Amino acid sequence: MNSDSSSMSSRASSPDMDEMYLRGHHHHHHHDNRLNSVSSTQNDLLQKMSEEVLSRHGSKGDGESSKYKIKKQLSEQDLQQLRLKINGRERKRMHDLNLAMDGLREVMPYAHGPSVRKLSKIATLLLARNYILMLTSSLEEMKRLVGEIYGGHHSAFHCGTVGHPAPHPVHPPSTVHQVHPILGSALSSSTPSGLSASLPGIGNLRPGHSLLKTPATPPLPIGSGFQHWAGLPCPCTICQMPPPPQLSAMASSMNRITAESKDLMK
DNA sequence: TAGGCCATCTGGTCCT
DNA sequence: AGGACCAGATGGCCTA
Repeated sequence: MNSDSSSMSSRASSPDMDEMYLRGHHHHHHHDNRLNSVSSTQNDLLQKMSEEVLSRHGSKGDGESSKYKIKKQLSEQDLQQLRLKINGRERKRMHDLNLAMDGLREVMPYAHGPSVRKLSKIATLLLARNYILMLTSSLEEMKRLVGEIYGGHHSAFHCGTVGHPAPHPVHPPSTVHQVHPILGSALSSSTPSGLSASLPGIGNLRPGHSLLKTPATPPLPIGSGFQHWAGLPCPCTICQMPPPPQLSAMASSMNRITAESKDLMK
């Protein structure tokens, strides 16, 4: 869990904005001058609003205009209430968006912790994108390596994992056999897709960071495969064997990427 | 102090 | 009509 899960709670500049708004914090002078004067409570605000409305709509004491004033005042208050309601909804929407952003940060390969500043939103999105691209290319690379190692000789049945669950954590999450019938099409789909052209601006913000650059290997569609049975050891020969050195090297490169991602925290 | 990042308010637009 | 979504505007906080 990210120790700083709520963007709101982490910022001193983010008190309850309904209250703030009612204290006269709002700074939109361009089209709404109702709240330019500062008051300290909602009652104060409403009082000021009433006074402003009254001052805007003629003299006091007249019976007919008093009725109009009250009507108008209520309308202004209703309007105010509606504004607060809309603002609250928008605030909640943005908070939910930030929670989702925090959830994304949690699964990103960079150091989390109370002493580490969060990734910015833009950095999170760019890192996530390139992390996905890297994982996709890693998957293809692992498919290729496994195919090289076992290609042609391994005809026994295999689970063909594409989402390997916990029972076999030593394995890369996407170890598949080239010979598996279901994976055949996925394994053969190794055509470069020229996706680098669709990565404009990657690296503009944090040049030099590997995850914010276009991956060397273009991503490919991920093939489907069998899921392991939950909680049961996989009987296939692949899952019974220790990972080949190439795959271990790939794991170490992942560690390197994680380390490099710390640059984003600067 | 400038610039980056952020939260919030707001009005407009689209959808249900 | 009301809610979701969006983009622009604005000011606060923080860091180099």
